[in-house]
Amino acid sequence: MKKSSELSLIKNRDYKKSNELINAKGKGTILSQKLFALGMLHVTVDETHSVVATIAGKELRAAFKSDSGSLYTHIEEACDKSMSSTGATIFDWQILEKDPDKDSLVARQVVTDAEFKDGTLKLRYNNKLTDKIIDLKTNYTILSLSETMSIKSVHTLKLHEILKSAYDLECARTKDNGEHLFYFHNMDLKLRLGIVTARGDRVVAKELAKEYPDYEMITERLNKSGDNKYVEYKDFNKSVIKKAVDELNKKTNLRVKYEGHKVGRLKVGINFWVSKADNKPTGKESVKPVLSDKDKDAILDDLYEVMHCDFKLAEIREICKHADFDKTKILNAYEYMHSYNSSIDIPIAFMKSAISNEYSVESLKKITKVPKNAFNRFEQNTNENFELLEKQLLDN
DNA sequence: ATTCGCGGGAGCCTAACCGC
DNA sequence: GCGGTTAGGCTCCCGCGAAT
Repeated sequence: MKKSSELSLIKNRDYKKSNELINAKGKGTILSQKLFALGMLHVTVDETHSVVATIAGKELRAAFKSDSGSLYTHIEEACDKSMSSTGATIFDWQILEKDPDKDSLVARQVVTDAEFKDGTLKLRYNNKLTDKIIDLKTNYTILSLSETMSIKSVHTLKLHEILKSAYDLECARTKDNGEHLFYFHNMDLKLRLGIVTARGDRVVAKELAKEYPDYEMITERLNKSGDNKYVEYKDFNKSVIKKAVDELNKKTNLRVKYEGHKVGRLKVGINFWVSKADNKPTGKESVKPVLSDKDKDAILDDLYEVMHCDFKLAEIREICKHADFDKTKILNAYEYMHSYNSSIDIPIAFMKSAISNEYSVESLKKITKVPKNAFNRFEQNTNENFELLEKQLLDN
């Protein structure tokens, strides 16, 4: 077992999440997902081989942009097992895992223990999932903490994880960073998003354990039992997919287009075309929008989430003014600063200079071959792993 | 003619928020 | 802490146009 000091591996704004956790069909609230992301910043392993995540109160506050006292009450309630019946606590985060012995799916509770004391939150994760949470070598997706924290809807959060994990994998497999197409059956998506659950239906659980589940059959069964949600495609599209894709395009680095996938006249699934928003300036983007004070505040808030460990709010405001509130420029410079190998005397001066010269991690790579902290970088796997990953990915 | 997608919108219910 | 308001998740209905 590794020592705890080696396990606190994420110091920057990105965190890893195993694709098994991402693609597990199960329920999770927006709070549990965000707490998971934050928890990844300080992780240890205890004597029972369970992962323990520690989150300081001030991190919670900054991350959830809350100044009122209600946040703590909120988190206390979320950690209260006695309230679990309402379906609103972090203990209600469950994933479905393939049980190798029984040829079926078993539900696992992800967080088994939570303690909120002296302003610090401690989460203990199911020790059966330890190898899916820390020390990930393969089959994981790098997610941006700031992106995760800025997302409002749980559907967007899950869809982002699903599409990013699929996209990164496909990019690495094909060595093509362009646009890729992914197809999901409506029922598959609803299950992955946690909108519908298999509940106690053994037939459904057994079907889902198959390599190519018959989603039509599952849909029919859930329609009969009344457990299906958004029965009509248009409602699913309007209330879930459209909203999530809009938010995703607005707040994350992914660019997503989609269309219903027709069989006959019925739209039984969805095709997603996914690409990455590049820093390549296009003609459209070079026309600078006029920012209102509200826009500026929003940018300031977003940047504070990312940069509050290194800068005070006033300093971030100064940097914003220097960069004319160009968020991309500032983030590039910030990444550059974190990847810079030598020590930095005056961070704010360094940032301003980096912004003026439009330095980024890319420009640093040209100088130093191996940047210490690579952002948004998908680690290359061996070919053998790829075959395995591909199989898991294309199980639809 | 029928069936479906789609946009718009109403309505119900619950959770979250806010002022006191 | 309480009560009123607002927001979000979900379902249903309407009218139009397109596909079958």
